[in-house]
Amino acid sequence: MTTLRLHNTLTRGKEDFIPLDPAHVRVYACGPTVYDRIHVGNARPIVVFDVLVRLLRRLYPNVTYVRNITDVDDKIITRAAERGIGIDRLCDDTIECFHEDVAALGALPPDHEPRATEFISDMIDMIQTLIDGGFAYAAEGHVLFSVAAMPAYGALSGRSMEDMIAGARVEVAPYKRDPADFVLWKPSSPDQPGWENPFSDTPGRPGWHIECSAMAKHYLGPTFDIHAGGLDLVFPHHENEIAQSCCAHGTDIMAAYWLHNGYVTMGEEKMSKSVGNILAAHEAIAAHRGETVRAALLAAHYRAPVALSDDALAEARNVLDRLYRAVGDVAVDETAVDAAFLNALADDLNTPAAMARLHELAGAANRGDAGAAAALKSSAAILGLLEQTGDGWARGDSSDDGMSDAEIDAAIEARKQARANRDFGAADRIRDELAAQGILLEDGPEGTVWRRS
RNA sequence: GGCCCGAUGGCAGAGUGGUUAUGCAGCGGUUUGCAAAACCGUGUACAUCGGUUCAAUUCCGGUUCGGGCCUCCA
Repeated sequence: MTTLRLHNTLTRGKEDFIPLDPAHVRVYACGPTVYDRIHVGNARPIVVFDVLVRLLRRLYPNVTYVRNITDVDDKIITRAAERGIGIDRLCDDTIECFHEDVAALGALPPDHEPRATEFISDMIDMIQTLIDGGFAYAAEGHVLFSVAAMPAYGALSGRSMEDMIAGARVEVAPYKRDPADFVLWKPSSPDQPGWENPFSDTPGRPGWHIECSAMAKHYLGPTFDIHAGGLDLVFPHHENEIAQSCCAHGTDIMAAYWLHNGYVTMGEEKMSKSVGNILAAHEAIAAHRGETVRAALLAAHYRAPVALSDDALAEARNVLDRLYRAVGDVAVDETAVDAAFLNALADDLNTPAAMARLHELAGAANRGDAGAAAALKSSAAILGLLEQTGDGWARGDSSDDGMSDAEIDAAIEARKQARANRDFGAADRIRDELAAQGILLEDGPEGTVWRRS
């Protein structure tokens, strides 16, 4: 059987993946905070860890994948107020858009997609457990996690308490015992969402990190196999999740393997909402199609930075054109998945090497190897690519204003007559007219096929 | 200030202690009414300075440059 190797942020090295329970592999990935539509930087973990889960399902009989939605957060409160709409309305609308975007990117739905607000009581119970165990304390209506109570704090991000104190840029709230202590629960004013709680007489709401700990525990248990997210979540989010979960559950680990994807960049810089250099996922999808965006995101190794420039998206389009031409309309056959492809992917999700293998298979298919075409189609499915027919891809979205498929077919038929009469002037005129409409013709031994440019 | 990551040919991007992926672009050819596609062939690379080694792009150290985290962030 193929051995999966994964880079583990905990150890900063590649390790053989050994499931805690081979009969049930459990994966948690941090999902969006739904105050705004996602940008292509947010789309990267969605796509990358979708590939991971597809690969795990290929290798193991039973995989549970949880990706949460965070629908309680100060940014949500702020945004709803700015737009003059209710928080529920903002969250529901944003979630609907999120589902559209990830579907267009070819990401399969997770097995569970819990909303944080459905788990407030779990969070409260967990916070109470932490207080009872001496890992957390109440102060001025807040409940804070005490990092001093956890000697291993900082292991994931590789920073010692001394480092954090030395480099502290955090404004230290006066009620914190230690500058690195972080909020588990905080008070809400009457105009903020709040829940009754045992920590104070007034309503409050959870801090940022506790929702993932509570939802992961509920669906996956106190320990599970893989926890994934963007590189910018290593600290503080994942570090704090580990602290909360391990101290509340009395475990040494929260997840055995921690995976973090690199950034999408604009130029040399990280794409981020605070910098403002963002490309919204739905804009990229509208301009380039979801599958092209997906292919562009998978063109680089997931831990390396990737730039989604116009050039990069154009190249991804080029790649898909080539692969789709080679694959034609062959069907997926799970027994036909290419071994070299699978080995590349199993080596810490080396998608560029896997794509290179797809190109080799495309070459073989173009030389007439029908087995290679089936291997190409079936292997690409694990990347979530080439899921339509070659012709369907070439013809693209016929809802674009322009010529209908019937009009195009009629023009091609007229050109065929002209060519049969060796009236190449008329034939070329028809081809030029179609090209002006964005319709490109390719004459082959099987007749003329067309594609939208 | 503390900590971390990276530097590969015109571009994108893997990988390896010695045979120099893959794609795009370029060049030459086959094919085609022409074109497109496809196929065949072909050139160019491992930031820099030292060290280890029979041998380093690959290992180690310094330097330069770029990026990131330490604050919301995928």
